[in-house]
Amino acid sequence: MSICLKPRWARRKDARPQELLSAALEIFVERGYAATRLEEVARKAGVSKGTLYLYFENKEELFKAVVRDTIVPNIAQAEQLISEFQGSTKELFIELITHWCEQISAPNLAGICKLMFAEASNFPELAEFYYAEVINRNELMIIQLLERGMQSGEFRQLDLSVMPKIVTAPIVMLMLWSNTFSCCEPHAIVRDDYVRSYIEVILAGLLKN
Amino acid sequence: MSICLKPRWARRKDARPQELLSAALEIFVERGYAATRLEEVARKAGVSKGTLYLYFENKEELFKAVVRDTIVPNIAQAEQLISEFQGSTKELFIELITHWCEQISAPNLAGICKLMFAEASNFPELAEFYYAEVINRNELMIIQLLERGMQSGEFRQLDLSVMPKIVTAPIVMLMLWSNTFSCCEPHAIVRDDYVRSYIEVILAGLLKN
Amino acid sequence: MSICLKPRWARRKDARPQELLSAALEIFVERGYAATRLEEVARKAGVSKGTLYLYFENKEELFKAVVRDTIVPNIAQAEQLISEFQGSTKELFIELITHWCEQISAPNLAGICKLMFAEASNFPELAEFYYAEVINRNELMIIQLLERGMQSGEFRQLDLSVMPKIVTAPIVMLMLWSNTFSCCEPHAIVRDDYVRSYIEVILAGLLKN
Amino acid sequence: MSICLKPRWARRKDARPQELLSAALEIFVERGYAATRLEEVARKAGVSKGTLYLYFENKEELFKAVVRDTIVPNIAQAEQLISEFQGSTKELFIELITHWCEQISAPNLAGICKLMFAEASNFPELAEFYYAEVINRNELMIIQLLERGMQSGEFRQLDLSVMPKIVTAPIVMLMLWSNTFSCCEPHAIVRDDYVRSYIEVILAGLLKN
DNA sequence: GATGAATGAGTATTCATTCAT
DNA sequence: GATGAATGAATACTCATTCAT
Repeated sequence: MSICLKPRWARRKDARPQELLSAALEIFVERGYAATRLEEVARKAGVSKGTLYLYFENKEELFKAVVRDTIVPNIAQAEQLISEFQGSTKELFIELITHWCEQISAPNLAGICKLMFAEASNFPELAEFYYAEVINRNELMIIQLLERGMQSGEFRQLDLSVMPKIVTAPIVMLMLWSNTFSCCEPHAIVRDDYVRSYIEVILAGLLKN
Repeated sequence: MSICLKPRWARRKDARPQELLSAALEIFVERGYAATRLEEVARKAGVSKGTLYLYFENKEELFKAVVRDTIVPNIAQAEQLISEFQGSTKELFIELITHWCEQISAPNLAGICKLMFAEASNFPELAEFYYAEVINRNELMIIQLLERGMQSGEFRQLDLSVMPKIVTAPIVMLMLWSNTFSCCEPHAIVRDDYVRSYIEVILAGLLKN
Repeated sequence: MSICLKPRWARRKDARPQELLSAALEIFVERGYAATRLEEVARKAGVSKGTLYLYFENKEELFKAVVRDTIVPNIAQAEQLISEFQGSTKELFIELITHWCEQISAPNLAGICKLMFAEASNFPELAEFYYAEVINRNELMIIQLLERGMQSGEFRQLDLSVMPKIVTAPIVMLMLWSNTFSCCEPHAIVRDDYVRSYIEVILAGLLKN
Repeated sequence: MSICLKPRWARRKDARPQELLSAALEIFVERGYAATRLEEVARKAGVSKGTLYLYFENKEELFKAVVRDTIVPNIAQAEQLISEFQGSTKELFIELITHWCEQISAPNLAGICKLMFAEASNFPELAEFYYAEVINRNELMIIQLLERGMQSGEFRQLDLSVMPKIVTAPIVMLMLWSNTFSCCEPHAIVRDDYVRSYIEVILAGLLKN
């Protein structure tokens, strides 16, 4: 039984950055980087403008922290699924997509994704980071998956230089969608229908015959 | 042999709006709305800051004009292809995608697409417009295509509430990609490979068997 | 029977400055100097912006021209009335005020007066001019009038260092009023009533007994 | 003995708006609304441009605040003098004018008066406010005074639709004068002489016989 | 640690003025 | 003479950042 020795305000202090990051994430996603006012972030987090600067050097660093902080805990999870999975590649594919789409439901990942697409050209360094840590790792995973399927004879012959992007696209679009045009649509996308149809069609496209 | 009676600056005047829109498109796409400085737009178009205001009331109107101006001429083209096409739906699909991807090669459409995803939440009115005129019309086209395929017995049974987005996603991602992370990648996407693989896999997924 | 030898456009050319001055006067009075846009002046006069500069060096010179041009023709008129008048000073006073108030009815003089009060501190040179040519000459006239009345025994003893302003004030206010708060008032001032009461009371105040 | 617990900048904060209003009043009166640069106002108040915007939403609101702030504390004062006064109406008149002219000596009221005459047509809403709160109330007071005099038999029969403006005019002109042409004059107006002569002549004009 | 008043660099926008036609 | 497209200096206003308390 562990005892927390810190007084409450000290614990609060530790928690502060996370509250700030959450508030910032939400507003960055909604407004974009440039249109985000730090005062609004501070207000949403329930602190004063100055307090932000106790934790983040400036707006850009806050932005980077938001991106890194949201991504990092989600990166490593799926990778081992692939390496450890025992069943057919078809089952693995279903497992993987399902897992991914559950993650997405938390608005964070989808929000960051949209944010990165919008701001990549303004933050090349961050774009590199995001590309390396998220996009590239994701594609490598998909490549592993596809290779596994081809070697087992389940999948047809596939061009691995482009297939990861093609296969991934519908899921990425689903993430982008919720933060952009969803409000324009008469009927919201039913996520489960979307995922089911996606799996069905893509699998049919990947499998031999 | 026609003689142009207009003085040079009058000819200039006719061309100006288009020059400004081109310059603006490029910078809006690169930087996003908020980070775009009108002075830079003006400089790129080879005019002074004030000249912009002779043609566009303000930054927001310039932005809207850029979007409308790029979209409108491209809207109506593919719709009749579908209604008039005689061959199999499979052939129609190939035709349609090929046509679309040729359009994309002009950086305009892809740029606007990226721009709209980035700024939709800041310009709801424009987002509505883009949704209605581009996204929705596109989806309706795809729905027509899929229905045609299902009725002819070529395509399997498909959930039309989600399939358009799924089928469209890889092409949209291709558009977004060129304006975001393409610079991070070791090897540029080979467009033809991408499209060929896309058609191959998606068609295999849509067709019966 | 005089024949005009000038072609019409030449006559028009001569007339142009007057049209410009009229347009400018009206807008200067309504908006004030700074808020007056030369484009609006030009439009009101039915010419292009550039044309203004053919006749007036710049905005300030236009303003000065408006003031001088409106004032000059009205200055010299009343002065000789005083020197030539034969009747009682009381009658002269009535004559003078009546004459003045008729002049005012043309909106020009009243407009300029309001304009000068508003802009005097921004155009010291013009203020000097207006003071010397209008205000001072007016006061000198009033002084003559009052002296005449005192010498003839009609008027009581009066302090000539302040009486001109006091006596003049209600008429000046009448001029200012029509260009400022008249629109706020439930009932417009009936000019004749105003003048009649003014003459009655002021005369009663000036005359002996 | 009270102790001020506020930190210095907090005390500053309380005083700021008043400092800014004073600085603004002075410059607005001198230059007019449009020609007033907010940076100059800020400099005169010893703060930076941005600070202005902590206290006033924009230039127009600052202007309105200046007007309201200067007027409001001065409105209600004289009204009760009339209702409570016991002596003759002649004495009341003298009392009232004297009181008014003392108020004027503070440059504020005179400045605002001049400002309102100059800018009324640009700020209709503010003109309404000024008309209702200052001009109209003043006239109603004068009307009360004149009625009192007529009822007591001291004053002659007077046309109350115009007399307030006529009676008031010399005092209003005195206010306007100090902010416009006073610098052009060889001899400054001696205020006491002006007021004495004014009272003498106007009273003689109002009283019977 | 936290605050929020103050700052001033940066941008959108206006408008007097110029000048090629 | 007349035009109106183009210019760019000038100014209102915003907002990231600082720092005294």
